[in-house]
Amino acid sequence: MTASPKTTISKSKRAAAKTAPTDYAVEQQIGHLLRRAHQRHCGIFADAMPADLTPQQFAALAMVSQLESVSQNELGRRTAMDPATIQGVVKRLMARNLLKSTADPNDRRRHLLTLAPAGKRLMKRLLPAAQEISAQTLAPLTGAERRALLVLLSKIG
Amino acid sequence: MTASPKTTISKSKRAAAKTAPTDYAVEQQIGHLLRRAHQRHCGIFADAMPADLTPQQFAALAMVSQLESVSQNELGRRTAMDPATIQGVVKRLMARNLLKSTADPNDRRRHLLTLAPAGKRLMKRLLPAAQEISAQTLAPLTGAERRALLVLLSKIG
DNA sequence: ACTATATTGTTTGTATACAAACAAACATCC
DNA sequence: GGATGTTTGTTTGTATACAAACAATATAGT
Repeated sequence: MTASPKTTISKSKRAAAKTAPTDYAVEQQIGHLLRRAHQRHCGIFADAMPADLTPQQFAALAMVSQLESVSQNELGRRTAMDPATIQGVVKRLMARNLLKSTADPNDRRRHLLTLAPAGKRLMKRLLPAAQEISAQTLAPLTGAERRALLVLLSKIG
Repeated sequence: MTASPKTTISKSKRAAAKTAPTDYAVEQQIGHLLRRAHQRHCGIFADAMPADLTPQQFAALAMVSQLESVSQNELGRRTAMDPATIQGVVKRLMARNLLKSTADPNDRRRHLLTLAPAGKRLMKRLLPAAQEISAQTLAPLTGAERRALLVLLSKIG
């Protein structure tokens, strides 16, 4: 495997024309594709969400709704936000009276978060929009492709 | 399709047990999966990148390297960053002498961005790490799955 | 009981992301 | 040539994201 450079050259014909020695196209890297897809989703979300909520704020509300009652840090873990980040999200949701916080009797460090009445009403109202947003994000794909994508993303999450 | 509720009940047995009327699980929505996958990628990037560069800074450098010379706004378009965002990224890369900016003779508004010598050297040195990062991000998948994921993400980008 | 460790929530500082509004420089079109 | 509109780059303000360091509280181990 040392000599015989017969027709083996055609492989990287125009590959390294102007780019670096190795062919590394940023636009085709997994990181860039993930970032772009996520950006598109956020754009769809901003357009289709009636209330003035960010995707993260909505996720936090939806998770509290599912769990009935959670501590702030656990809410962060469930929604993939670190303590410093979830802190701000919760603060803004409480300022809007969508979340309520009560002291945990068993642990003086924790506040238990619950949906405030306005939060409950809002979530009920927003569910259809949320489903529409997911559908719209996946709209370019066929049914089989959508299922495949969700599975693949779960594996690398 | 009106009566005959024989065994048709089993479908949403425990689905709407505590959650809202419709079953909407945040963790399985496309937006959340995209966000989580992107977060994991950024974590891998931070660990495996020798230089102190963010993924966006690296993408900008790599794109300038590919194009030889670009305006700031076009660099932003190519790397999917809006004008306000690319502005800060470029500013920081110039402060580190990785990018160089020269006035465009044909358009007094534009600055043409080029890799500074240190930027060229750095990019050459970092290419293997960048490839390792992409590989590591896709590590949980088989070869076929990796190709499929890249295609699917391209479609919804 | 008491020390070592872990967890909860906060603060600070840096870096995206993007809407909105802006001045300066081009481009078009009538 | 001049009004109209567009493009380039900037600034301001808000919202993630996360590292790092911190005080208060719990829990474990011995």
